[in-house]
Amino acid sequence: MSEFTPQSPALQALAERGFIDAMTDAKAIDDAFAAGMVTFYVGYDPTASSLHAGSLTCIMVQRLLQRLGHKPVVLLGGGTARVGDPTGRTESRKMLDDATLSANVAGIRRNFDGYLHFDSGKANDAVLVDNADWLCGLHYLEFLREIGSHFTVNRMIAAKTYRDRLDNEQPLSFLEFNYQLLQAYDFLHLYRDQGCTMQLGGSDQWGNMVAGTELIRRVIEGPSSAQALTWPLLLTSDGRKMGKSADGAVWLDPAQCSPFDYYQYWLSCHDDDVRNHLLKYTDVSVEEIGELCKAQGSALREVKVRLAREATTLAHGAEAADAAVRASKQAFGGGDDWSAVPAVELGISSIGLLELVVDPRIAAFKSKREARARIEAGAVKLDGEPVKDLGLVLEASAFENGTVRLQAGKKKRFRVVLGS
RNA sequence: GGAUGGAUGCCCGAGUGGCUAAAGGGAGCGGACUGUAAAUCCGCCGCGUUAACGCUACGUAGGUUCGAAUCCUACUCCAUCCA
Repeated sequence: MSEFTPQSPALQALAERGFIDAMTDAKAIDDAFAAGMVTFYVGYDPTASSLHAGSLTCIMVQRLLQRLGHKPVVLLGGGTARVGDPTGRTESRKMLDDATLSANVAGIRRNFDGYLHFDSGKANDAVLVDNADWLCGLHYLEFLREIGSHFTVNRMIAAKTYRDRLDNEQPLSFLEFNYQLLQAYDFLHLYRDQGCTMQLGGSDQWGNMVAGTELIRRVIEGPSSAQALTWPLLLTSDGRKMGKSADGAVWLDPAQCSPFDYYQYWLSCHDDDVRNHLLKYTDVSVEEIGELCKAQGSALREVKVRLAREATTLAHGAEAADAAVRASKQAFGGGDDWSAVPAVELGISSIGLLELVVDPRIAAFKSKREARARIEAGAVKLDGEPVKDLGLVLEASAFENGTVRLQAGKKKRFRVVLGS
């Protein structure tokens, strides 16, 4: 593969932006992309009601390929989530109940709105499927006969995923052991049902993905062209997983992570991640990214603004992104116009400073004990003024419109609205 | 089934009867510096209180003791070895 130079725009783009780790057959993949529209899929786990920034790599790959004329299939693992992927895990994942799963599937569908087109009438419109639709109706004996006969346990337990568990004498339930078969079956199903010939995913999925291509090769009469391509799973340069902030996951759902906070997440990334993030999480051309990243020192801040604006636009739209840019400049640049900073409406007309800062809607600090220490250290400002009086009580009448600008620590900014 | 070792705070890891809310490191948080970056320095880092006070905490459940993370008993899980 090292000698290989992609000819197709799609594979070139993936390579340029750092989306390639391993491929089943680079030449075949390149040829397929060059020959016309390729239908490809990426699987997502519906373990929460929204995806977070950690899934963004998957989404952006799908977006990139769709923009180049290929057809994305978004596979939600509503069925496999009932089994649990043991990949990279030392213990069993807890199972989710049916009601939660279907709610999650609905929530995740909305995450894709800004990234893929589903109903535009074009041939390469994205398709969203839930493997619960075909897995839940499987008949055990038929499945064993049609699919199970193509797998050997010898081969399966050699896979790293399972090997690790067995080597460590960690329990591996039969249920989990079946995960690979189900994922392979997904690919086969999509191959037959959607003409889907390619599966993409993070490098940790390699084993499961190859299982799919092999299954197809055995089951399909004649030459089949099922391929798999993975991208490297990368941590941010300070070793964190993508999509995690100090407060937890950076959700794509604006109700769970405001556009302002989303923007802040990207803006405050590490210098060394800027280039990589621009390549992977924005539509900015490779050439322009090259230009932008010539910036040195504090000029890099403007590049981060660009990155954060682009990323926020994709997730929440241009309007929300612009508002986030404005709000950030005001809130962090010392301005008074915080109108775009997220507001927290308390619904009461007076509150103690300690209670305020610990309120779950603000959660600037974990406990009153900690809040006290931080306030005494000068971490809290109201309307720009440091406040160290632990006993301070805020009254709605003391502020214009009952609204006060709260800064807590380096990153947290709120407009607190008092009044009932 | 048998033998031995182990289970400590977000993670790693000291600690073998009181001075231990528990060394040290990492992560995290706050402050200074700065570019809302990195590095560095200072501080915090179980919860609640005005407090040197109270509560909760060292796998689980009991017990011994004035007093236990530290001793005893049972149980659970893990590691290594034997069958």
